[in-house]
Amino acid sequence: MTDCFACENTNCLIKKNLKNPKIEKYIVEKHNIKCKKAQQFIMEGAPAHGLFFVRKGQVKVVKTGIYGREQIVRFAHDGEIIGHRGFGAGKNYPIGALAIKETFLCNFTNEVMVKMLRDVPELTFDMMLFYSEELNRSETKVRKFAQMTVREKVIDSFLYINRKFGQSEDGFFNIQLPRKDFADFAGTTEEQVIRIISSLKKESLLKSKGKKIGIANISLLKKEISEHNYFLDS
Amino acid sequence: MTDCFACENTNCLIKKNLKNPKIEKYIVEKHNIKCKKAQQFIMEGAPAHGLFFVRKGQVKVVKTGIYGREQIVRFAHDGEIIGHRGFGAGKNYPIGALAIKETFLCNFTNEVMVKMLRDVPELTFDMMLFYSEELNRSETKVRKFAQMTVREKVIDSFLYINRKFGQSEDGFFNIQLPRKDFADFAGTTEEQVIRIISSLKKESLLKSKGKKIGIANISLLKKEISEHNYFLDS
DNA sequence: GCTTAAAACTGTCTTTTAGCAGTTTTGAAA
DNA sequence: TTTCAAAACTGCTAAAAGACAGTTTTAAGC
Repeated sequence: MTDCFACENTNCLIKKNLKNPKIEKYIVEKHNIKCKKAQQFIMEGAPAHGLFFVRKGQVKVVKTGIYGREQIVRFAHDGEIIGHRGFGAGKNYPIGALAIKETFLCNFTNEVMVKMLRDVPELTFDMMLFYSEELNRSETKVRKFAQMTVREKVIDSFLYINRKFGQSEDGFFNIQLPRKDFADFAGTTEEQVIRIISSLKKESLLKSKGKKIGIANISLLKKEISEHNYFLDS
Repeated sequence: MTDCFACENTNCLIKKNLKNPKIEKYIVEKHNIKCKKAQQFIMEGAPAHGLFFVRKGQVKVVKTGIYGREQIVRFAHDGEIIGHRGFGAGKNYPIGALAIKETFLCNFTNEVMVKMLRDVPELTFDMMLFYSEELNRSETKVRKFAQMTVREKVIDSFLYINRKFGQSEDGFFNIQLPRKDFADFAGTTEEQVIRIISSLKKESLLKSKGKKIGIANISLLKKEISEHNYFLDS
């Protein structure tokens, strides 16, 4: 079993609370899971069997929407929590989750998790703040979806991907996503994404080569949406 | 000062935790506030000075959006929390809040609130679950905004208002909102809301008289959006 | 019961976006 | 290197939604 003490994900809430000796008897209950590329490890609607932490990898969180359309709720990578909403309210996961590339996960069952939270209030407090931040992000996203044009939403998605995963030296994102995924994340169609990519290329704000996409001029791209959107930060 | 022990809001998280004697020294620090109709008690962007609970009344939570458009984030009434996002992440309120009619509020400063949470882990746990549910609702709303038509979003808003505030004997909602507010909540324009109201009246799904709106046929109205939206519940 | 400003409503026009039907390109596997 | 299915792309059309300019109705105060 992987050792939390040796783990490098300092943003992980478990890692942050390791100094508390009470936590030790719970982390030995942790399960390690390895997912291949494209493998789904949370099924939407299935009974919740606990919380996942991404030890290393890339994950997308999806939700089946209206007319069977897929909505990508968020992306996650090292140290982040997945499946935190199968917790509390319902007994079933409201979302699905799948690995974008080979991913290593840590899993705690709901029982272990609840016991741990009851026993380590600092962890509960951190979890509460985590939810609070997620809520912030989500409500900002509601506003974006309610008010941005498709072009703005797509640009915003690129900026999000860039903030989250960054670009490598060749100037392309450190994550490979098909156009359809950008559409499902931005809340539009594949065709619109394609059209917007090509017009952004013409304006030298974006670069792309095959599947790969990268930002060519970040400040100008930000300006495209910041003109009228002063404080959108999620 | 109003007495939490005499309060009837059983859904209030403070009320739920009154059995814990540790909480008593914090609830004496509570402030009572009375708001007139249309009075704003949280300013968007202002430094957060604590958490509010609605003791009695009706509140709308708003956020200034793109091009100065207003987005109504949610409505709240007796027992509900307001301003919980000035907590944790930022020091400023990301939202504004104002009374729809005369409203009585309970207010705890951030310092008192944090001390209370540190001292009463059960309250922190409840707060965590509260945030989790809010997150659920918010993410469902993202999906709605991404995928529903304007007509569906407006109908969905009426159903939400009905679930939350109900109708009185005369068959109209127990809350009076101008068309503009429905538009700001549903993420569309006033004109669209008006058009949709009038077509829903023709179809005998809705009734309205002046400002007042009510649902005439709830099951048929639900059917209008449930056809393709199996599990939208927020 | 008048008066009047605000809110509700209506018709028309324009823009935006989605959907469809195809063609071209890409990149992985034989 | 060739093959071929999937992904990316393009042009066209229809539908949805927003914006504008006005008219009508409402309800609150005199």
